[in-house]
Amino acid sequence: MRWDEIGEVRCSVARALGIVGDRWTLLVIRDLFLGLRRFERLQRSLGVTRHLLAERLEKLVEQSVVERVPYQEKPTRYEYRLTEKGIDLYPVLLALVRWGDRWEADSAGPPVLYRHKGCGAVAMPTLHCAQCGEPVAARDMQPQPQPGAGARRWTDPTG
Amino acid sequence: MRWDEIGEVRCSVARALGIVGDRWTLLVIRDLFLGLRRFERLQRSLGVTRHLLAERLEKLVEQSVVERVPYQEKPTRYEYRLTEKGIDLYPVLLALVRWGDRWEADSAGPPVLYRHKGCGAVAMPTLHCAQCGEPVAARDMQPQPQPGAGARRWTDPTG
DNA sequence: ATAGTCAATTCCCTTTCGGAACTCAATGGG
DNA sequence: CCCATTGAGTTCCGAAAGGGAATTGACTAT
Repeated sequence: MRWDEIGEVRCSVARALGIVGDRWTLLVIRDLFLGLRRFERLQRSLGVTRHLLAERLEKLVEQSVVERVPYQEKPTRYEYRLTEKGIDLYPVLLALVRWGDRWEADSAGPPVLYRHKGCGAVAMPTLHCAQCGEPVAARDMQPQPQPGAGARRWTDPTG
Repeated sequence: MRWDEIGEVRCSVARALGIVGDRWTLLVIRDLFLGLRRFERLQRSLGVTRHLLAERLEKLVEQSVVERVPYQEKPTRYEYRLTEKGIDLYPVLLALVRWGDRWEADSAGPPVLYRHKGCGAVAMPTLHCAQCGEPVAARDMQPQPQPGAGARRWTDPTG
């Protein structure tokens, strides 16, 4: 199977990665979350080639993750902004931050801390059951393949 | 900047992606979470080339995300299992599932549902503040760069 | 003896990446 | 006017990575 067919698989992880799973793409999105919007700034921040950045942005625009909006005329210049679909990637980014903080931080500790505006706490958000509110880990969840999902046997990999 | 230098950047997203940000890698990890452990099965499930699978697994073993354990002798055969570091990627996978379910599901709905063993609820876990327990979205969190983080100005991209 | 299993590895050709230079429209300074 | 600069790309080319298929090697089952 080629990578460009990955979005056709009936699996939400595969489909999500078909859109944001290319190299650099999630870093572009990280920078957009950090408030960078212009091509030039993104390119300098990431150090990626202009060519690749242009291509990634174009794909994200096609997929409605990002929108390209003019911010001046004569000459018309465009900037890139996250759409609602793009903003909804926040949990993905935050999950990566959490993992990177835990397993790859250097001795100086995490480079960025996160403060919850609601209560003021400085701590990474964690996954909780939407129903009962308890924190959940991998072993607490039981996946249930639906009809037509190409039924795969489930063996608990965490046990 | 080349992709293979991305892990050296002082950013947890970049470091995480340096390890699991290659094409196919998170799909390999998805399959490991689904209980697949053997090379042959992974290859058939993913449809990726054997060459690439071998390479990705080797890198994951190097990074201690996966361990290669013998499951028989004569001839010695190995299988691949998630380590604690690997299992800790669950929130990343789940965040991708949630996003894929929401934005890329077809008319038949999500291919897999998740049941919380604790309370029996069938629902995707969501991000909550670890302190106060309230659900959080992108706009609820304020990132605070720490000293030496290459101070970047923060503009709220969701506003 | 022959076929099959499993985990790779090798070959070869195509696609993608990385680095640098170039384009185009407009603006600012001398 | 002439020249340099800015911003957002585009073009070009050699290098690296990916994909498809066949092969290897150590066994096991029939």
